[in-house]
Amino acid sequence: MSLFNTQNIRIYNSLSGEKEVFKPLNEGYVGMYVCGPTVYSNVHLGNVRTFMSFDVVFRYLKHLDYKVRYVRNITDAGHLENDADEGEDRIAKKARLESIEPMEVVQRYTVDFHNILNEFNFLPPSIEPTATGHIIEQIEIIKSIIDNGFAYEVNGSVYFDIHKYNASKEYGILSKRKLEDLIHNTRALDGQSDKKNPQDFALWKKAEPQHIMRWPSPWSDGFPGWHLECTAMSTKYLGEQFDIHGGGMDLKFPHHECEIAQAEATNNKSPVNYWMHANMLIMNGKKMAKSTGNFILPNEIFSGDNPHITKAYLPSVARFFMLQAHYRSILDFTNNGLLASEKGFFRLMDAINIIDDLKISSTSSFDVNTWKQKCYDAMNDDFNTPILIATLFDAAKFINQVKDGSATITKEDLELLKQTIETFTFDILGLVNVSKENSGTDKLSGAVEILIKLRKEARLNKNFALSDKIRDELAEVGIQLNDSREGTTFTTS
RNA sequence: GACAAGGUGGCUGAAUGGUUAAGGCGACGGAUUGCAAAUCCGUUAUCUAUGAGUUCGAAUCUCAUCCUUGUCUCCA
Repeated sequence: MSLFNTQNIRIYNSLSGEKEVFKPLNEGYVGMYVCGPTVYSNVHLGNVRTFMSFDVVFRYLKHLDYKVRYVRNITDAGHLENDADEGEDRIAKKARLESIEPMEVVQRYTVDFHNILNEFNFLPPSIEPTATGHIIEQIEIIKSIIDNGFAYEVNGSVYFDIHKYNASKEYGILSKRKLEDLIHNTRALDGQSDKKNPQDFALWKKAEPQHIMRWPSPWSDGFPGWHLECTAMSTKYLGEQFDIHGGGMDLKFPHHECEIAQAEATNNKSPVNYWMHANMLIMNGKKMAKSTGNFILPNEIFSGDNPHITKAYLPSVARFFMLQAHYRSILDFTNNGLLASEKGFFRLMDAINIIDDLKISSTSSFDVNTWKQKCYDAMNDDFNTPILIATLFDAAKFINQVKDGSATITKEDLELLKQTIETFTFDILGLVNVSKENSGTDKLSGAVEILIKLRKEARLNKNFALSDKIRDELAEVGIQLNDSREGTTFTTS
């Protein structure tokens, strides 16, 4: 019997606005698509948060014995710079600025993206397709949409006819917008003569002579529109209908709305059963933006090289910090929050790392099976990682009590506790175990051990002036001595 | 301006109709220590932006007001 038979997941579906029991189209199999990054610059930390949320979803579904195909694309063709102007694409623009080939930009930032995600201990998706590798598929979809009467060609470009679509379908079904409101709110655009209506969006754009990224098509040498790649790649690898589609809240409109319209216009089917949207990351209570300086790059968290943070943080600490908030809540990225999470993270790790040293008793004062189900309940409830972490701390407290002698545990329960806490902490949350102690190099450890020995002798001789001098001066260079009954260890900061 | 999500303790962040509103950090008290730090244990919101309403009962539903974030235009 597979685990998914005993655990019922409920997912908040953006389409319905409610939590729904998750039932995949094919029992035992899950198809999941997440909109990946546009690789024209370093990956945005908020984007990392979104992908982290879905990394945990992926990990949990796999843990429940589902066979998951997780597709996360790389957008290497660039979205249109501005739908209203010549349709310059972000990657081509960046390439010209830096005088390099477009694919060089793509290569550089794809590598950066993968490096950052590796640091954060992400699982690679099952398929990571690129937009430029699926131009043919995108052209085929455009043909179908034209054949079905929902798109029109003007001067070598093809546009999706929103008004025609809305006559028989519902444009705005995901973002709860009404076409009338959109019309009312659309500003007058100048030089916008090709489209029948301002709400229409491009499926294919004819390339200007100077445009570097271009492909032949029945309509012109050009490039695909901004929303098409996700429809093409999700359909190709997951089918006309699949289970979960995820992305950042900012993509809900128009990107995901257009994906639905494109798929409906092609296959006359709603493409996705469960739409999931991760909320935004802000910093110090404000929007994170390069232009205001309220900004941090992911690798600056690891190096500490950013004015908004006071020290370097382990990737797992940052990961723990983000998972302490629910994916549908706005998360405020602050140095104080990181500091608090760092302490909590090490507290959890310390508890896990002493499990093997615990004394076994003939009875348990803790109901491990009930606690284990609480862990599942947390994740089953729309992947509620903050509740899961709180539950893990229940176990951490119990572990410390056993160590203290104020609680007891049997051999069998200890086995179950250890296995469960490690599964949820490392396999599902994707945290990486670390021991704070003896984190220095071998040579440093040897040198500090000598000082610890000297200090111990001084203390035995009640030469506290000397012992405190050793302790304080080590602290000044960032080496913290930790006394306990068992002896003295040290940590470096 | 329109639409969407949200405003919970010193900070962070869960809980969406029903006993004492999770957890982490901090603070305070205790254990430990020669004294500290580290570690461990315990305590810590008569109350959920503001005002009104629905209900036997609301943080949770409704309305209004204020504020924040997002989208509507490139931005994760």
